[in-house]
Parts: sequence; C-alpha cells; structure tokens
Amino acid sequence: MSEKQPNTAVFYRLRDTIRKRIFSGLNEEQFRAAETGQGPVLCLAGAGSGKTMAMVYRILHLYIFGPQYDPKPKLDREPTPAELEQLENWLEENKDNVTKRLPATLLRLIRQDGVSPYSILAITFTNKAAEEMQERLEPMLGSAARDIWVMTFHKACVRILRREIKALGYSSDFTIYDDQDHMQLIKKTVAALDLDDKKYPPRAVSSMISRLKSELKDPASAKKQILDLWEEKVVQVYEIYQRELKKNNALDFDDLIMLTVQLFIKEPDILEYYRKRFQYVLVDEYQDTNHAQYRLISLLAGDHQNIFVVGDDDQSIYGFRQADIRNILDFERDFPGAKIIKLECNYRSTGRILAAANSVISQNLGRKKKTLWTNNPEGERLISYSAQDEQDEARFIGEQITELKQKGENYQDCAVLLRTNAQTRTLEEAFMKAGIPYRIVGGQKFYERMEIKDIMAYLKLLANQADGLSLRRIVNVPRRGIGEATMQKIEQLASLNNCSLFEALRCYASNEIGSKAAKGMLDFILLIERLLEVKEDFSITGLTEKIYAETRYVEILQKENTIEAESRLENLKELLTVTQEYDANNEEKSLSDFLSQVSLVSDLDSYEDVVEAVVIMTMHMAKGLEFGNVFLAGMEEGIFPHSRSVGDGELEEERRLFYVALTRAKKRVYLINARQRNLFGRRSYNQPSRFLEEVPLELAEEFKRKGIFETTYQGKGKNKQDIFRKGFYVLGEKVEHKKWGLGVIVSIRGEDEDCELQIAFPGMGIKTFLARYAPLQKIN
DNA sequence: ATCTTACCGATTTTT
DNA sequence: TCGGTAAGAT
Repeated sequence: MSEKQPNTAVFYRLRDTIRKRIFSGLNEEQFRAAETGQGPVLCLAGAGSGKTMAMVYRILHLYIFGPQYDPKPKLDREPTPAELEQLENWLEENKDNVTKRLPATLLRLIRQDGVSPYSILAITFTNKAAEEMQERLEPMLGSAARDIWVMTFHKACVRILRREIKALGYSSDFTIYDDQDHMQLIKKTVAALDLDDKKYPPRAVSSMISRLKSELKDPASAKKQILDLWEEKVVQVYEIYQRELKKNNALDFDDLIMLTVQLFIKEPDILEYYRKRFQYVLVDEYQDTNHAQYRLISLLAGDHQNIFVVGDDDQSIYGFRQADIRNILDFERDFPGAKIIKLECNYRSTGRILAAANSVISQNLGRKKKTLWTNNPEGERLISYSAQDEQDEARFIGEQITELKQKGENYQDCAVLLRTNAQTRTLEEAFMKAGIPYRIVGGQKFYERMEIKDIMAYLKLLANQADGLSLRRIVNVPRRGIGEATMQKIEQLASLNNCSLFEALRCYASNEIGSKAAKGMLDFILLIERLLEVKEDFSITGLTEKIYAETRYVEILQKENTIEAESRLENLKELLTVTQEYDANNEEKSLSDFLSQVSLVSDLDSYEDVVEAVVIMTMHMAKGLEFGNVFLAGMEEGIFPHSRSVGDGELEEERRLFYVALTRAKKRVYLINARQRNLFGRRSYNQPSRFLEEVPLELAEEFKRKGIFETTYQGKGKNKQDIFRKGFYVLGEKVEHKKWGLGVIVSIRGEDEDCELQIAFPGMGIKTFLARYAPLQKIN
C-alpha cells in the first residue's frame, strides 16, 4: 500500500521514465554521447555506428533537459493531475514502439532547464547530412528544430558574413565563386604575371593557394615562409588573385571559412556575440576539418568549451583537400579534459564484411584504436572475381546484379563504387546493353553546365555589379561581337581607372561610339541596366524568365534545333523549377541569398535512393551512404591504390578509402579486378590490388565463371593444355591459334562449345572458327 | 571574331 | 581514349 505522493514527486518519476523511453533506442555509448552536455567531448564513431543518431539525440537532450540532467528540477508550479495523466497516457500508448515523434504538449510538460534552440550550432560538411539531421529533429522538436542552426560550415559562414563582412571591406551582396570561377581567375592571374603555365599549372597553383587559405595564411604571412622560387611566384599569384577577388566583391569557398575566422579575430565584439549565442557547438565528420575550420570552432567554443565532435579517423579520405587528421588525433590536447566516447557497435554490415574491414584498417599505423563489432549475422562471404578485362568486369557486375534482382533485391540497393570517374564508361555501356537501370552520381553537375552558368552569371552580375568574372562570361553571350581583344582593352581601362569592369565598359562604349564592338556593348549595358531597374519588382523566377527573353537565349537555342540544344533547353526549364521552389519557400527573397544557396549545393544533395536504379559513383562520394550490395570495381594496383598515391604516405589514405568503401555495404561485397584494361588508350596489365590480400582468405571466396568446358574440369594442373580447356572465351581476349598465331577475339556468337568465334589476326584479317574444333590457346 | 585542327595530359573534390 | 586548350585558317 503506497502512500499518496505529491504531484511533483509523481511528475519527477514520470519525467524520468519518459526520458528513459525517449532514449531507449540508443545503446549505452550513444546515450552517454547524448547526455554529456557540458565540456568538450570527442565521439569516435566507427562506420555505421549510428553517429547521426547520437548527434540528433544529443540536440534533443540539450533542448529538453539541458546540458546536465536534473531529475528533480525546480518547478514554477506543481503539475496538475490532468497533466500527470497526459504523461501517463503517453507512456502507456508508446509502450512498445520506438519513439519517433513527440507531441508538443508532452514536450512542453517535461521540458525543464532545456537550452534555447538558438544556442545550438550543429555543423556538417554536406547539405545532405544537415538535411538528414534536420529531418530527424523536426518530428521530435517541432518548430523549435527550425531555430537550431543545423548547416554546413560554408553555409554558416555565409550567414555570418552576409551580416558582418563590411568589417572586412567587402559588401554584403558578395558573390561566391565556384571552383570553375576560381580556376578561371587563377589562370588569368598566372597569365597576368607572365608565368609559364607549364611550370605553374593552374591546378597546382590553385591547390597551393587553397592550402594556404585553409592554413589561414593571408598573402602577407605566406610571404614569410617561402621556400623556393616556385613558391615565391605562387604567393605573388595569391596576392593578386586575392586582390582581384576583393575588387570583384567575390569570395571563393576557402574564403568563406578563412574570412570568417579573420573577422572573429579582427572584431572581438562580433566574436563575442556569436560565442554568447552558440553555447553548444556540435561538429560532424570532425576528421575532415581543416585547420581553418578547426580554428573557427575553437574560437566559437573558446570560453564555454561546450564542444562535441563526432568523427572517425579511419574514414579520413580528404587529406588531399587539406583535411587535417591531426585535428581529431589531437583533440584531447586541444581541449583539455575532453571526454572520449567510442561508438564501436556497427548496425549496418554483416559480421564478415565488418571483419574484412577491421582487418584491412588494422594495417594502418597511427590511428585511434577501435574495433567495430556487430550483432548482425555473419552473412555471406565476400566475393572476389578476377575479370579478363574491363568489359568482362562490367558484364560480371551486370550479371550479378541481375541475379540479385531475381533474388528479390532492388536495383537501388546495389552500388558500384569506383576509384576514378574514368571507370564509369564501360560500366555504363554494359548496363545499357543488359537493360539494367543505372544512375551516375557526381558526373557533370547541374550548376556546372554551360547554359546554367551563363544565366547564373547574369543573375550574379545583377546582384553584384563588381563581379567582373561573371560579366566577362556573358558580355558576349549571346554573341554581341565583343571579342577577346576588346575585353583586354576594357580590362586595362578598368585597372587604369581603378574601377569595375562594368564601369569601364560603360566608359568605353560612350567613347567609341560607332565601332562594331561598341554597338554590342551598348546593347549589353542597356540590357543590364534595364534588368537592374526592375530586379526588385520581380521574383527570382520572374527575373530569370526576363533574362531568358531579353537575351533571346532561349530563342537562339530553339533555332539551333539540335539534340544538344534540346537538352540545354531542358536544363533551363529545370532552372526555373529551382527558382520557383526558392520563391515559394523563402519569405524575403533576395537575389544574393538565392545565389549563395545555389552555390552551396552539390550533386550528391539531389541523390535520393528511391529511384529504381543501380548507382555508380566514386568511393569518395559514397562516404556517409549505405547499400545492400556493393561492387568495388578496378581492384588493381595503379588504380586502387592509385599510382599517384603509392609512395609518399598516401597509401594509408587509400587504405582508409578502401575501408570506407567496404563499410558502405550491408549484406554483400564484390571485389573485382581486371587482369587487363585500357588505360589512356593503352592496354595495360595490372596486378590485383594489394588491398585484396588484406582481406582474410576465409572471409572471401573467388567467383569462378562456369566456363563452357568447365563442367567436368576440376583441375589443379598447371600445364597449358588444362588451362586452355578450362576457359571460357571472352570478347577482346587474346588467343593463340596453331596456324594463324596471335589474335584477338572480336566476336562471339552462340552458346557454349557450339559458339562461333571471330578472331582478328594482326595483318591477316578476321577468321571465323567453331570453338569446339579450333586449336586455340588463351594468352594471359 | 569565330571556327577548325593538332596537341597534351590524365586521382579523389563534402563546399 | 577522351576532353580541354592553344595556335592557325577563314
């Protein structure tokens, strides 16, 4: 017989139970990550260990219960019996299901000491990750979820900079240059300095400048650490490049981070404001942060030290983009008193896949020791297949996928992951032939298409007339008879008068009335001025349509009447869908805001796994995704590990990439190498990847093609005759004929031993044979 | 100013 | 092999 408890005590008990219920889907470590609200926390989260869960629930916990859970918080008033009943009812109703949604009333009742959603900053690298987190938060937190800053580094920086960049001498309608724009400007600068672009390849120059920026070195401080002539010149390029950006009121991607840090350092008041505001900072994929990003978050977390980072050093595969693995390895040193939480339970992959991945990654030195384990079943063995060549490789994958499909797998649960983009072609052809629906993620990106870039350049110029790069792009698009030579003059004029390209253009046009180029220029200037006048009156869609019409861009494409023009028109239509979506979803529509939103999306963001299609992409792009069945093609020395990375310390990063690729798979992994393949138009013979040997033998089995003659053959024999009888002929394969000598199979008709082979003998033409009788021998 | 042809060179790229 | 760039032709 229990004594009648006061309402408050009952409330405490119920609240505690509800808390446990909400977090019941987490394992012990995840829960610890979620509830440790104060101080620095490093969460080492292995692949597939539910780190997003941990982050989402951490935010949830902060919002509802605050940084430090108090089971008996001070209440303003005693809860009413009706309220207690509500809580009890909820508990009763949600006895068995895992909580995905919390009703607002319940939230209001139990939320005590919870932090303001405005004080939480959750940073990711991809929009996709940010959206995923946001989507999971919304049903739990309701509208409060929208007040939390869950966004990418770059987006957060753009937000801050749009408000504060005046302090750095830019104006707030700055343009963001994408990689293409950036490269363009680098090339121009290299040329302007009269440097030989053989000795100073734009790519290398760009990567050096990018490195300097991610190390927070401005041109002045970069000058102090020059090692040789080459670097000296590059720093000169950097200096001019940076000046040029500022003149154009433009920022490249690296600037977004670097300038934000500079801003914080230069303006302590501004830093103070954001420090006060973001009391709780969370960072996803911490192993991928570069130095600038590290500085950014350490500045923000400066005094409160409430910083929570999740990452996996074993999944650091962006070293070439200045991701600094030391950030995660040194976290405990950088943030004294840091708590370490390891998430080692994998919910994704089968035991065998995980064992393979563990074994592979254990070869790397200098990592934080972690061993993933799982309660999942052992699963099937990994399958390896040694293909004749890339066609055979592609065909094998196609066949296996067809087989999987028959077993009830969906196409969208199959992924082919590649080391390089160049490997996609053969696969595409094979899939097309086999009638397998496929999708290539990460090829030509929407916003990188010519026609889209053209229209965007118009919009950019309208938003920011200082943007000379955009002006240059469109001044003669469509044709207005303004060529390179004329533009050179204008550019000179601009730098002479220290004015913008647009102003120089105006000046030139009014001075050279009558010349052909001036006529075109005048057309262009009037067009832009007309658009500038009305840009405030239109929605983004309206403005875009006006550009289509006034430039006659669409009209000209229509007249072209080619398939190419057709697809460009399609893209322009698609762009209108994008603008419409923006217009519909954004209250105060500003052109700059639209443009930055667009600048910060990637191809991967549009990737949804609902389409019935096999997905083909690079291993890099696959990070963070998962698939039932994963095919890793091109497991060859030179390709993977890539020849360029063998040698200097990058082998471990390649191995991490392999680890990432393996751990994408839930059920099946196929490892395929081709014994020969065309590489740069040359036939090359590659050894199987060393990584294959790092997969323990007992976890894998080799797939043997059931050849036409193989039914009875079980041979171990080494002699040529045996091998010759065992094989199955493959298109493109080299064979030796007793009489004709070396040849290549160019066609195979029919099945099994009845098939008819056409073989090309160099200098002797194509001969036809019946496989059954022909005295053929395979050449490896 | 714009179109054509001969070279060269060739990872990965969240933003 | 392909695609992007640089010099030559119209």
